[in-house]
Amino acid sequence: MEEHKKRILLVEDDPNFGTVLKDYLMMNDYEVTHAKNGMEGFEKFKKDDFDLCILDVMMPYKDGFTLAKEIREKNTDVPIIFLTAKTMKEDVLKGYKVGADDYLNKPFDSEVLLMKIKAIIQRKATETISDSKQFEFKIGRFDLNSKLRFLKFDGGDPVKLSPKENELLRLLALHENDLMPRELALTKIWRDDNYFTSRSMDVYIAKLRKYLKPDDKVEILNIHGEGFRLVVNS
Amino acid sequence: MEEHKKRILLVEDDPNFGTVLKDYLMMNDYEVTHAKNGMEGFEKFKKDDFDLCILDVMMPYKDGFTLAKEIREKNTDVPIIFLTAKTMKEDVLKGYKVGADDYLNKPFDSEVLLMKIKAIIQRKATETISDSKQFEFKIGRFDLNSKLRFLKFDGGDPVKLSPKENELLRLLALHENDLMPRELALTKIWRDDNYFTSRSMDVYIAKLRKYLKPDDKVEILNIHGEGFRLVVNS
DNA sequence: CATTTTTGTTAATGTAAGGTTAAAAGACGA
DNA sequence: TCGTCTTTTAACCTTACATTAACAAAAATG
Repeated sequence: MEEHKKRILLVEDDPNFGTVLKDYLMMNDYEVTHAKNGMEGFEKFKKDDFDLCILDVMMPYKDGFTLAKEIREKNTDVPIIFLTAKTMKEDVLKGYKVGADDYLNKPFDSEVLLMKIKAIIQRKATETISDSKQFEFKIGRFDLNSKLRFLKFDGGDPVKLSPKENELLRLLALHENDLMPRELALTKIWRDDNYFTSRSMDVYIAKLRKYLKPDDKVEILNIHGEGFRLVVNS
Repeated sequence: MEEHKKRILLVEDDPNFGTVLKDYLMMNDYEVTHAKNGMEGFEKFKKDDFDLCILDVMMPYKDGFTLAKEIREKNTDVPIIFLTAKTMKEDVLKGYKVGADDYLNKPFDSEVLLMKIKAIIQRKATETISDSKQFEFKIGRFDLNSKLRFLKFDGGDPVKLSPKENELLRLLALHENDLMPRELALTKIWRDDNYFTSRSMDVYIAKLRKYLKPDDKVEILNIHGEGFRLVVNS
């Protein structure tokens, strides 16, 4: 049934603890890549596809949060678990802001970690058959390449999109002709849903509308109180 | 923006702690139903739709796990967070087995709880993939798309519906040719049944009748003192 | 039949959400 | 540190919505 072992990227600077944890996870049928610091962690992340990242927060050179941010830029979906020192509540909150899926206070119980890993991986598996793979869209007479972040009209000169512009347009494109709930964009892109992020999103909608003006068959409609809808009229 | 506040079922037997927590959550813009034990919790769960359940593990009459199992039988999707006593690792593991989404050791930090709630609710939101079936209705020569909130006559130009118009028409459509009790609409849509909401509903019925005028085979009949009936004559 | 209750309908009002532009604040590399 | 790009916040305006009031018409009540 199971095609391949789940791959975990473990970034932990303490060599003893790291090795023990790695062995423990491998004993439990995970394929583990162990990086000794944030730098190395990011290098390894770029080289491979992982099903889960476990990041220590406190590390020399590059801490877990910075690493998480870099990882998130490459991949918005991969689950991240932070290992934080006990009592460091700030770390926990900061972790969630960066888009963590969970955290564990050190020292933690290994069985609990295992449960969390299982729960998270299973959860992600049921989530939309990774829309993460889709980066190129045809939107009316436009071509959106959301990996390189540009938008071309009629194959002409590409317009550069900022990260947020890009992600928002991509989300809209993924839901073409359908509702793209406000909440979805806010939680996925802004990672927070409040008055200000919501207004910020409206600003970006205005920007996108400007970009899309050249093709009058393409428009972004609002569904009051729900979200937006990218429609391509024929 | 406010689509509607997220609803939380809080089941906690300690009256002091429960009340404080409830108030805290309400201050943070959640709608909270507080049950004092497992029994009551299940009763309340059956009566309403919740976006999240927070269950204390240790409770008289019916503990959190048993309650969670019952809830899972009714609803496989609603997120559950357990509140467990510190150090009770067994509880944590058991919780995950019952299908918990997360747990918190008591005493916990309220901000952390808030983050977890946010994270879990938004996670569920992204999982919920649109099953368009539930949202599309044929009413005589009309097509109602209650997800995108529009009503089309003979495939012509769609008329936009407001949220209340939409929900009301959808409820009527779900009961096509049958009685749609006043009380049902008021409790489901207005979440309150009093003179004013009732009058408000009448106003919406008038609006819907206007929209439906183009097809003289479609009408909304009143059943005095009972409710309304959407009929499609052949 | 007179009276009360419920419903039909239109219009007015107040509030919230969204559209848009510009300025302020952050982020980041040179 | 400066300049540039990006994002957020502010401001102002428009539109969308829901509620309430007001008055008319049916339906029930007795």
